[in-house]
Amino acid sequence: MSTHPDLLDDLEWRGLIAHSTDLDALRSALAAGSVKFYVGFDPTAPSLHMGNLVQILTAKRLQEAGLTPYALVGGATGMIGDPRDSGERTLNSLDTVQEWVERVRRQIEPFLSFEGENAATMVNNYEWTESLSVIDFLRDIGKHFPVNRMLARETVKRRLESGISYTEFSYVLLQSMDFLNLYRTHGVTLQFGGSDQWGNLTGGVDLIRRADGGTAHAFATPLITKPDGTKYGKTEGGALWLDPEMMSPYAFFQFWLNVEDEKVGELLRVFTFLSRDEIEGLEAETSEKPWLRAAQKRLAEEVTTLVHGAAETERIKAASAALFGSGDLHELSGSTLASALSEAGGSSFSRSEGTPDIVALLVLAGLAKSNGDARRTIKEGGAYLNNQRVEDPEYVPTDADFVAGDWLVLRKGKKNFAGVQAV
RNA sequence: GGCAGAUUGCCCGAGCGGCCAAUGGGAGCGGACUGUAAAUCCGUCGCGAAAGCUUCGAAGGUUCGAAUCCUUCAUCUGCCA
Repeated sequence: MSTHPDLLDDLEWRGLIAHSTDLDALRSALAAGSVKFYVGFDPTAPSLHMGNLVQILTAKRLQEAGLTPYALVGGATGMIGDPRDSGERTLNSLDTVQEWVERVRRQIEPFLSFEGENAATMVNNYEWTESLSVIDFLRDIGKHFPVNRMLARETVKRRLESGISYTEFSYVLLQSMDFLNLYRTHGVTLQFGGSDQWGNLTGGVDLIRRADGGTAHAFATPLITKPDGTKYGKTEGGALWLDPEMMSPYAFFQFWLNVEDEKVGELLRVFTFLSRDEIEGLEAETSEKPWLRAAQKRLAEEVTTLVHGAAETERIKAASAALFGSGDLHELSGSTLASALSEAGGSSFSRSEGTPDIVALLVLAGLAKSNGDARRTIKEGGAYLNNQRVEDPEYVPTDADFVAGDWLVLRKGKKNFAGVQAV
């Protein structure tokens, strides 16, 4: 299968290549024929998040351009732990790692095609490390890693002060071995990953050269940061998870919809498959008519569709329109409202126990983390029932407050909605 | 193995026997302004309606009273073997 000639130009335009080995060499390799690549995901949590999505979508771009993907889940590397700045990781049990491997695998699969000429393959590095003996590992792999060079790596240097175990220090050997193994068994010659993986990526390229005299390529995608340079993709709830159980699709959509004007262009390039013309058009619209937030709307729609599907995205859009619309909530149809509120996050109380007061409702709905927090919100003027500010902490909703029969629409601040249903 | 130092709330970081639920900054949250944006300004930021209760690595102890003193333990850092 031939490779689309503009692939690298497109990746560069999207800002997806933060570091790379010789790009011209890669360009020649792509022109010469089919290239197989791999990208790895370590199971460090039950779900992948926004940072991993960059890799998943990049893999999809490469496959669509004609390259053959090997998506690797780190059943072995996940047992060891990639060194990170925040300090030594806690080791997870084999059971935990294996469960997360399965979850991660299922999250990646929908993004790739497992059919056709350049069908994707899922691999797990546990397969080739499980039975590897320490002697073989040290002789065949370890011999190619000069410790002085390992110590010079940025991630290691930063950890030398705070401490690093031999386990994490060795991580790069495992990941490099993965690349060598895929190179030998499947002819994989390209690896990419996040820019924090750069040292591990070049480790593999070097190993292939040292061990087999082979040529391989690597590039790193950029870390998505906020305008102030800190990590992007953190919300009140923590990371921006892809798993709908860990982050509701509604909250996921809202995250993208609320992106700063300054970032929206960059995010459209990285996280959507819109064409250059479309993205540049949206950027122009953002600078001319920012109040329309056309770019943010499109971004939220595109990314949510990629991750959660078109049907779910439509439901969320309807829910957002209902909740953020200027109309009276009482005029909305019961089904529209009920589905909007269940998208936004709903909870319920039993009618037989009586209607709780506003403080209890805010806590019940998850909008306040304690009674004191709820009272504080009310005092600050941030509590709303059916879009009407509530100022009395003792207020108990009356029959007239129920919308669509049995729903109460609670809001904290400007944009945190939750529904509570009487059952 | 020896010596020295460190461990404070989400993060950084003051406090060094009572005035400490604990200065300050950041993050977060609410309000104003807007466009469900940014910047800015204001407020808030352990639990509890309150009385009060539980916090300053862990466990004990001294004291009328401890985050602050003592003992042991754990972890980390540096120096010496």
